[in-house]
Amino acid sequence: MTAPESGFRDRVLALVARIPAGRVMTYGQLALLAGQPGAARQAGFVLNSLMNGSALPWQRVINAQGRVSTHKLGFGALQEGLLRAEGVTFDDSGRCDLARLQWWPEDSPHGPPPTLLDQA
DNA sequence: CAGTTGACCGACG
DNA sequence: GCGTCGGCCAACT
Repeated sequence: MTAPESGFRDRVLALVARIPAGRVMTYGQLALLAGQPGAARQAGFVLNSLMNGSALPWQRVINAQGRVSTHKLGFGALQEGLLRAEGVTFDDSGRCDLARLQWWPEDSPHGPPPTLLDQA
């Protein structure tokens, strides 16, 4: 098969591009689906390499705490603003409800967690 | 080739 | 709930 895994980076970007509006994914999740469980830092590194010059919805990628990890970078407020525009609500502490907003691809090899909407 | 760094994560106090 | 420590893996110097 035509060099499928020649880029952990490309794979992460592909996943980010598939995130629907109003939904978010965590770095660890991206790394997990990209085939590198534990490489959450690398997932973040990939997004940093984009430097917001890409058309990808990088704003929909947040950390496992449900909080944007870009505050230290200086454009955290921007990311929250973009997400709010998509319907994402942030807590007073700057946290959003991951249990409700975290999105999983349909063909995830790990299978989407049973979580969420079941109780609704 | 070895050390350092990083848009992280989970555990511990 | 918050701060700190260690672990994780790949890229950068």
